[in-house]
Order: sequence, then C-alpha cells, then structure tokens
Amino acid sequence: MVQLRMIEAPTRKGSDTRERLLATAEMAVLAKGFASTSIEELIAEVGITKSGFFYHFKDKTELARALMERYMIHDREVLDELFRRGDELNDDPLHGFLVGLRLFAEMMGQLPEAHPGCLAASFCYQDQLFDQQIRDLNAEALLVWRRRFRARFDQISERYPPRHKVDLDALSDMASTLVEGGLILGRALKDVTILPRQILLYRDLVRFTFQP
Amino acid sequence: MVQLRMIEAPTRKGSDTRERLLATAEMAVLAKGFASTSIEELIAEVGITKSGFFYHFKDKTELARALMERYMIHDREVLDELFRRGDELNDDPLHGFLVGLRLFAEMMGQLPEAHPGCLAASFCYQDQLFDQQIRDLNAEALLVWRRRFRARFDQISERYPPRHKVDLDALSDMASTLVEGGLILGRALKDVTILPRQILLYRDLVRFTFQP
DNA sequence: GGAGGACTGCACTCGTGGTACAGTTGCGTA
DNA sequence: TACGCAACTGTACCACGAGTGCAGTCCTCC
Repeated sequence: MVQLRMIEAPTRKGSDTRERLLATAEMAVLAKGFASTSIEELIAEVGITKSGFFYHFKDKTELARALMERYMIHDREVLDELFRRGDELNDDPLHGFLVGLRLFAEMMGQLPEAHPGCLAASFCYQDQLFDQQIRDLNAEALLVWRRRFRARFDQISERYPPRHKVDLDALSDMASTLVEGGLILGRALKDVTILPRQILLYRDLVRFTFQP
Repeated sequence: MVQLRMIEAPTRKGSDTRERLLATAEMAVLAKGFASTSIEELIAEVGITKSGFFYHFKDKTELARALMERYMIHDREVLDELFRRGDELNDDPLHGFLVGLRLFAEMMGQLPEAHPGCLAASFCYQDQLFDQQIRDLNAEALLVWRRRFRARFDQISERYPPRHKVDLDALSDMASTLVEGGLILGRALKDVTILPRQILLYRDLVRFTFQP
C-alpha cells in the first residue's frame, strides 16, 4: 500500500497534483458526502481541467478507492503513534497503554477547530454508492483497530488477569466505536472536547478492568 | 412536533402517502446518503408522480427537515421505552437503569439484519447540504440524549455517590457515542452483535462507577 | 353541489458525471 | 539533439436527475 505512493512519487518534477486532489476531495467528502462532491469543484480548487482529473482517476469510483487507501495509511500512522509513544515512556503493557490513551485524548483535543471526521464513517453511511472492494477496504480499516487493541489486551491480560469476565473483542472495538461516535457528536454539537473526554472514560474502563 | 402529525392525519381517506414517502426516503438516505437519494426513486417506490412529491414537500430541503423531525419523534419514543421498562421492574434508580440498558442491548441485537443506522449520523457527515435549521435539529436530537442520561445520573448520584470523580456529562454522552459508533461498526463489519455488546460494556462502566 | 385536499400530466431548464480524443508542454535519457 | 513519456489542456458531446410552473382531475366531506 505504501509502495503505491513510491511508484508515483519520483516521477517528473514532483507533480503533487494527485495528492492535492485527494486532500481537497477528502475535505469535501467529509463536509458534504461523496456524491455531492463534484469533480468540477475539485479541479477548480486544485487548478487543473476536467481532463486532468480523468488522467489521474479513470472515474469517480477510482477516486473513492484512492481516498480510502490514503486514509488507511494515515490511520495506521495514528495507531502506531498511539501505541509507540506510550510504550517508550513505560515498559509495562498496561501503563504504557494508559499513557498512550492519555496522549491520544490530548491529540484529539488539540485538533484545529472541529475535527474533520472519519472517512470510514462517511463511506459507511453511503455504502450503496461504492462497490464491494471499497466496502471491504472500509471494513478492513476498522478491523485493523480491533486487532491492534485486542493484541494489546491479550498482552495486558497475561500480566494483569481481569477481575471479571470481559468481552475483550468488544473492549477492543470500543476504541473505534468511541472515536467514530465521538467525532459525530463533536461535529454535530461543535464541541471538540467531547471526543477526548470519551477517550478518558475509556481509559478509566480499561484501568478498572485490569488494575488490581 | 407531535401536533404536526395531528394536522395531516385526520384529513381525507387516510392518505398515508407522506408517511410512506418519509419511510422510503429514510431507508434510502441511510443506504446512499441524502444527495444520492433521488426523488424519482422515491416516487417510483411509493407509486405517485413527481408533482405528487412536490405537493407534499416544496423542495428536497423540506424533505430533509421532515425526515429529521420524524426521526426525532421516533428517537424520543425509544428513549422513553429504555427508561420506562427498566423502572417499572425496579424502584431503585441505578438498578432500574441497569435493567433498562440490558433491555436496550437486547432490543438493538434483535433488529432484523444489519441495523439501518442513524439519520443524525448520516446528516452529520453531509451537513453542508443542509441549512442551519436542520443542523440545529440534528444537534438537538443528540442533546436530548445527553439531558436524559445526565438527569438519571444525577438521580443515581444522590443515592450512590460515585467512588471517584466522574465526568457525568461525558458519561451521559457516552450512550449516544456508543450507539452512533456501534451502528457504524455494525454496518461496516456486518455484525449486529457489536452494538449490543458495546452497550453491555457501558452498563459495566456505569455499574463500576456507582455501585459500592 | 361546491370547496378543497390530494394528487396527475406535461413541458421545461440547468448542473454534473462521464466519454472521447486530439493536441501541447517539458523533463530525462540515448 | 532527437525521442519518449508523464502530465496535462481543449473541445465537443450525451444522459440523467433536481427542480420549476401550471393547468387539470378525482374524490370526499360538509
């Protein structure tokens, strides 16, 4: 997936047109939805012609797929950051994770104005517009979160056996659930504090669950 | 808001055309988004002409507003049900609430196939299509949840003072956050068990927070 | 029997996605 | 220095769906 960008990056005099199209499109899609994002507005913003657009994407569907792939790469970086920064401050899997969650909450609170939102959610509520391949990418983007959190909870469970029976898959999914839901509430209520506060509550739940 | 339906209900030979348009539109909007829901498909499904549609709604924006109003009425009924059924089985505010959450989880799990989704979330990710009035309705729909849950947590706190400092507004928002996020995950992963399991985890968090 | 609610029928305009394809520009390489 | 190719531009075109406007019809209740 990363290689995709390696193929087009070193060509010619840079040519970041494709990237600029994708960045512009992502903003527009999160604000109005995919269907209402017109090719005309994208090319006007980026400063190319319609033919230029269809040079980069054979049709609008391919734009959607490229958006999703780009989003997944970025998403993965955010996840890596979450786990890495906590762990480098703390060797213990539980406490490193708790530190990571706190940093994650801070990060989500420091975004400029209302967070733009999540492409996966946007696509999910318009999934009939897309083909199965894109829906699969969307599902995969969420499964990545589940697997990452689940692996961590398994690790934590070894050192800190949970005091009660816990649905660890649900606890793993709760992270993305709260992010998706928190972004929606944050946007609708124009309150950037909602998402970080949800994450801190999640942190409490994780602590209650594992800490002796 | 309820009166709106009283005005049109008793006229003529029933005439449920408007309601059928709204029901059809809601399904379509949740599947494809508002912009991609064509008036043509709605009238084809309901069996009227385009003129008939514009007799009921002066334009598409008014359809959006009517959808939102209809959704809020239904939403409120769901909320009432959640609190009422728990309380009629149990006088204690905490335990009544915990019972209500369990019933709510069961209700969400027994929906036919994948849950259709939430209009508020769909509209939120397409909010630039709508005017301020509709965005305000959308925010209000979410605030209703916050107020209802917050009032209940205040009530519970009196009898069961929380053991740690808790962000009660965040805990209240967590309900709608988990529902919104859970619907997204449930849809994207085609797994109806996700949402009920999130609600049960929420129930655990509430129990841990208040129960001595 | 007439008023009005609930439509139908028709004839438009306009914006946008999408197609097709020929032409242009400028950098890297042989 | 000529060639090739990436990265576009320009033009012309089609189909479809939102939305407008308005005259006409049918049925029911008073």
